[in-house]
Amino acid sequence: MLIGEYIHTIDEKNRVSLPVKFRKELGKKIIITPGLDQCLFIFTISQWVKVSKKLSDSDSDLSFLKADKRSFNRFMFGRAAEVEVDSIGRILIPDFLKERIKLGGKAAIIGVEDRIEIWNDKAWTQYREVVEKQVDQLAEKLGSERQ
Amino acid sequence: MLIGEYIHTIDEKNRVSLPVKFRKELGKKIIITPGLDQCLFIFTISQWVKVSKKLSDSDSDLSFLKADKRSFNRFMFGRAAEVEVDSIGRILIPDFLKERIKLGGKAAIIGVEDRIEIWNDKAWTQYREVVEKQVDQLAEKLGSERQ
DNA sequence: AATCAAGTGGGAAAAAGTGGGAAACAAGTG
DNA sequence: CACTTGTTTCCCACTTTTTCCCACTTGATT
Repeated sequence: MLIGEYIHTIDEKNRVSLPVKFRKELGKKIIITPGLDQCLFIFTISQWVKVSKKLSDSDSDLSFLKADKRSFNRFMFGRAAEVEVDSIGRILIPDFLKERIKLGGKAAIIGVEDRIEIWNDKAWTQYREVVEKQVDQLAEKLGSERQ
Repeated sequence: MLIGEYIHTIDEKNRVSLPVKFRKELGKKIIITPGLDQCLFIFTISQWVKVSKKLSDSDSDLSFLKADKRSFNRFMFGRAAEVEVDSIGRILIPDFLKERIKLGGKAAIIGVEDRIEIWNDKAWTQYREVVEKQVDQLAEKLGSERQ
């Protein structure tokens, strides 16, 4: 299972070290795609196969209109890239994906169960803070309902 | 069952000794996550598997299509860490979790039935005092109602 | 007082992450 | 076609962090 948060440098050649804890599970080749909420998704090949099958299966429970689905799939497939992990565990972020999420000097690399996400580190901090407030509020709400 | 309160030092390398009484039950690897009320939760691996299955409710694969699911999973998995217990019973608190609960020189380690909690020792003292006052008030209230 | 167990601290070795040079490759140009 | 220019890939080396191991301290026990 992919869990945890790491802040790594993205260097002048667009390279980023994958955290050691992720390397074994990810293997030597990965799929990197634009993600939702201003981040990139990284899947293992096998996970990608699963995901893409579900996305392209017209009988799936995706209640998308066809046109929407086409657009979404173009977004997911058309801008996906297969990337090799180099001998010391780094990957190369394609330019068009880097620009999409405005990757700068530091990237946040997040394990989310069966995928990894890459964020601009500041965007991640912001996002996290917003979500954490929501979680606190939710917890408080639940707490007050109980009394 | 995990019970009791211990105050241990967190050293310059972010290490904390697990109380001997907890070690056997926790095993060699644990999962540490942000908890509620400014503390960290520590689970055994098997406990974590149970908890995470319940919370992430199994649809998987395409769960990233739903916004609230994404934020929840990022919070749940992205801020968890698998940690090894070293040969003399210490664990390493990841930086991002240490900062989250403002862990300083001393940590309170609390056994709570099937998990452990880690608190900033002062935060723990405060929290406990508040709860104890409530208990006193509750007791008084109960007492006066009887008369 | 000696012994033992639990907790704490710190040095040295190993691993992880980062940066950059040179070879290989590709593309454009006279 | 040879040459220049620019990009990509591969590899090496440096720095920082993490891990491993040993030793000290404290307090309880005999």
